[in-house]
Amino acid sequence: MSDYQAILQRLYASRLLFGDPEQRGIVGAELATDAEIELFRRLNGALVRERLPLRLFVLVETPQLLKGLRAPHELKPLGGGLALRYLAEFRSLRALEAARRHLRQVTGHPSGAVEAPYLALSDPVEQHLILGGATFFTGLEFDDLRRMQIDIETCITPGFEFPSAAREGDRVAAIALADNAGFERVLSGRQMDERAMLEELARVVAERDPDVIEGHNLFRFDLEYLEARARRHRVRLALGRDGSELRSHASRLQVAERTLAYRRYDIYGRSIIDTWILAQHYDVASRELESFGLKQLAAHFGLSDPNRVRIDPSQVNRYFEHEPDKLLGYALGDVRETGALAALLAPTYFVQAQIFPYSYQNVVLRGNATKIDGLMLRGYLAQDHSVPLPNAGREVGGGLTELRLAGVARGVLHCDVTSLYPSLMLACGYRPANDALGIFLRLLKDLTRFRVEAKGAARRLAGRQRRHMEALQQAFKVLINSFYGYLGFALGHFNDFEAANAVTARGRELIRQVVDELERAGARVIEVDTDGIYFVPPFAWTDNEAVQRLLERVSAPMPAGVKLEVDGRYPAMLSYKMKNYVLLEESGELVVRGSGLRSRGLERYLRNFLTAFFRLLLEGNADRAAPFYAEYRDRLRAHGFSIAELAKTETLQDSPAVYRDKVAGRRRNVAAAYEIALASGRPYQSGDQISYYVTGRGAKLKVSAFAKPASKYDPSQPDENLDYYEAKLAELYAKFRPYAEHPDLAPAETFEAVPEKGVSLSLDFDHG
DNA sequence: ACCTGTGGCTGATCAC
DNA sequence: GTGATCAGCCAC
Repeated sequence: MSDYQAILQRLYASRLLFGDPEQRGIVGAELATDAEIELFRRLNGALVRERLPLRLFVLVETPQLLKGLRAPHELKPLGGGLALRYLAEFRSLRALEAARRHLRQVTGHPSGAVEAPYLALSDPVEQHLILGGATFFTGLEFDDLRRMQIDIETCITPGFEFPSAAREGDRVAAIALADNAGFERVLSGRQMDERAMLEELARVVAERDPDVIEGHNLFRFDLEYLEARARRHRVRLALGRDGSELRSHASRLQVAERTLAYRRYDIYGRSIIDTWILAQHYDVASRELESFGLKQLAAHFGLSDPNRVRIDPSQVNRYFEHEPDKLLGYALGDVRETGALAALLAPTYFVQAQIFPYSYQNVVLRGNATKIDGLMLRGYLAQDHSVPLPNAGREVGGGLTELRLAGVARGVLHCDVTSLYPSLMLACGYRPANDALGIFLRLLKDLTRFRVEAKGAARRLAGRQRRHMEALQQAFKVLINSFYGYLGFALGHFNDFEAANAVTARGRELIRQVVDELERAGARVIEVDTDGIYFVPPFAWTDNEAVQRLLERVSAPMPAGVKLEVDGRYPAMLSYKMKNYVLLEESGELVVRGSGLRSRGLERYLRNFLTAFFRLLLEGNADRAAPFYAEYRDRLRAHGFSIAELAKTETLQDSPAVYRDKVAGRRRNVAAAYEIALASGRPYQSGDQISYYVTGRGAKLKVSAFAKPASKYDPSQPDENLDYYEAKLAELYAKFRPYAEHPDLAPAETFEAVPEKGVSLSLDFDHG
């Protein structure tokens, strides 16, 4: 047996992690009737349908809670004596819903409330998967899925700027379709009326019968638009594998600090994957994406077809009338890029779907801690063991952060404790106190071991097998890192804030020891953040043997299994503030970190100025900083920057309507991006980005009153506020000039900014 | 209906 | 003017 197959076999054998290995090939699971679940399986390439009795459940503290419930159910006591010690199983959705209503009434708590003395999961498919142990995609590879990509282009009623499916004169101009079996087709609005296009769309989907439908912004645009147009024409948009229509409901998605409101769509028997959402998730980890448009993403990931048809997307009407073929080619380019983007970003979720008791679609839409909770539940119920209720939340301390020295450093090393929190949890046995079966740490241990195996195999293998191992490795990494977060997850049934606090406290103690040891050895410690330390060694930074000796000395008191390593060496570093610094790599590449230095909210001309300034500094050309600043300022005054460089791009956290309510209720201040969104009349949603620039005169003004959309800028009549933009540049320069003038590391206070002489913030600035 | 966490920096705005 | 607060973004 090959290395590859051996690893897969071991993975699937881990029931705790991958569920029941016998239930193979599931690519869809839906409620077929009130009492039946329909499974769609891909077995040797063919699609097989099968209906099974539905298995639903609630967990309760006492049988009394279900007393008087008339709906048929089977009550089973669970062992172990934890809070939720009775399982009531239902064979129909109607019965489950009756139980849910009953429990809400009896306890006064809705299901999902932390205080509720019962557990009733909202998704019936999830319940069935938890009880039965099946997961999606067992035995399949990503490329075994039949994946179809969809993209629509729309015409706008003349006189309007933005599409709206609600307007009579708006319409679908083109629908592009492609799949991973080589199929491509573009439906043209010139050759078909809109009704015929919608009908043909449904026909093609039924014929190609994809397991997965992929699209960029499917949830927030294409599906909503198609649904509205279908309603207008009274066409049934029968995309489901049972001939059913699209279903939808309002939902929310948490991506890091952002809560995105969106309309969730479901198609019977198929998964919907929105590459816009995949990109949002990707960016949480990487923080490297400038924008979330399909074209920009494709370019970022090197997936663009150089021969793809390019058009100005605001001119769809014109192409539709005069160059329809160009529009079709453009739409085709879009679906090709969507397919490539999904092939890059989706495989890690494919692996997650093999692990968690959630559908492929839900695995993308739900948070990692929730998914781990599903894993814990499945493990406990498989052994008929009772389950605890979540503990009430309390404050948990975080990582140690400290800025010890600021300024320019030469010959810097970065050392870090590999996987600090997971390593500590494994090494010191930090785990949920109520995890009677010991599943939590076993899962963490298995994942860690499997990750090492998959990583090694990825290095040895090639092509499809390598990509598969890489996806496994990636997915395992994300999960491993979520285990600590689960301890402090308010809704996790096995959460344990004491344990979470113990992990971080031990982490702080450990890194503190390392810092002290480094300084005792004569190193100059620059910055500490959670699990890593930047420092200048007391010997030549290129002396690898000395580095090794130092590391051994410093790691001596650490628990077995916790490893300290040097993971970066830098000829130069600018230490600015905590979590804000610049590194010059040996390759000459510049790495800028921190919200103060590289925030998307920072105008691009300022970011570019900073980058160039930092390069001068770190490459030993600080004397050229002042002339560079003067040159840059002159260029600004001569309108030498495009509006894209001056504009600020912000992401709307709330919808404009919510913003308006908050401002009216004095619960927040006015902000430029929202004012523009409101003024535009376009239906902006939370998560949308707005680019604007500042007009008017004088540097001190209410930005929100003088903000204008970047798209409205007319280069022939430049109206950007040069006073404002020059003052921002001057302030920035004043902030960083001390670093150019001070050649070495020093306490942070050394670098207090002194405003540059001659920069006026007054209202009557001379326009040259 | 949905939800992994803490720590830190900055710009815009408003109350004082 | 100054400080407080909020929102947004980012490091880990």
